[in-house]
Amino acid sequence: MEEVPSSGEPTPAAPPSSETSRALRDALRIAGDTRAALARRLGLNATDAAAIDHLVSSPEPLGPVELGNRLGIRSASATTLVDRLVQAGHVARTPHPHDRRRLSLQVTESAVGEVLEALRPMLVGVDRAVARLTPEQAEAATAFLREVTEVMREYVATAPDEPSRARADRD
Amino acid sequence: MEEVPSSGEPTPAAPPSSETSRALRDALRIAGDTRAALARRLGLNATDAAAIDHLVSSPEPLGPVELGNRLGIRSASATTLVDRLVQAGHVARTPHPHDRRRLSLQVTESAVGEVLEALRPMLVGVDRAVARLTPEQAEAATAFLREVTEVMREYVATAPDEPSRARADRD
DNA sequence: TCCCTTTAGCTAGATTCTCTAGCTACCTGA
DNA sequence: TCAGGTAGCTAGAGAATCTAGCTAAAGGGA
Repeated sequence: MEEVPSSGEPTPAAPPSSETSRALRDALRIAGDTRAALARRLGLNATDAAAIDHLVSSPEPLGPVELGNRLGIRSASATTLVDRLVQAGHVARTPHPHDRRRLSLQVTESAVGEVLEALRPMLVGVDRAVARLTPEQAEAATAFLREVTEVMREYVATAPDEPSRARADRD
Repeated sequence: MEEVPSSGEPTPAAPPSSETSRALRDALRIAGDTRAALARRLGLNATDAAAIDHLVSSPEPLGPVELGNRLGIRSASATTLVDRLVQAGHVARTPHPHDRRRLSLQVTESAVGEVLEALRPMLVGVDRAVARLTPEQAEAATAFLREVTEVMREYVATAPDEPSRARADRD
């Protein structure tokens, strides 16, 4: 709607770009909420659901500490987190083949099934939206999403490890 | 990579659709992590950051209870959440004009500034990716994102209110 | 080989956040 | 006017994370 008729800007061919930005930001904001929604459907708290999410989507197995790093929690918290997941039957601890200090965390089959089942309504809708794209649109969308994903990955990676006590000297 | 050569399916013109789905899911997963990253940059816990996120992006002012609903927490927790945000100088409570039971939560200017500052590296990258799209691609991406957003909104809205005690009768 | 540093994972106790239960004040419809 | 429902708050209990510190194993250099 509100095409800002940018003067002579370096956006020579993107009148609805602010709309796209807005649509993307809305999508990303809601995406944050879907994790909590997934957690509620699984009967888990947000961290536990995020942990399983990371474990099932990681190309290589993670240990408790690395999982904790990705979740932004301490190693001690990661240990008790894994304890909870193991006790609930969602995860199993197996020794690392080459490093006897390490563990590999395996998501159990039943947990994978539950996650897929809980996610299904969303995946169905997403696939339906994808199916409506022409091949050219799909290709462009894929490239665009990968670019955005890379931006977010960088954003997450450069966030401080600890709550950054940002200007607590307020008043 | 793994194009599933679907037999005679209703996907007549979308060979890279699984790639797009995958790219989208990766983006959504990372998007969930960006909220935690934003929280760390702001020196807040995840809920508090999500709360400010909701407040700044809501078209109309919210009260503690409605905010809690959107965050998936109880009204009592929302009260203490708002207490924290007020004490930190991020939010102000103002009375609702027509309903004396209610409050309107206002994000302070300084908090808005801090959020924008903390988000900037991501917004810059996002805008850069958007600017690379042709007008046709931008339009298609916008429609696609809105569709996906609607799917997620529905997914969030239909999640159970409480941890769904899903099959706790495991073994 | 031996020593020293670093890393993975764990335990114990303190802290923080959310929850349940229940309350008051206010709005709304009969 | 009065009953039912809603917004917001308080108090105390429970759950999750944190800090601090430990052991065992890997890795590097003398």
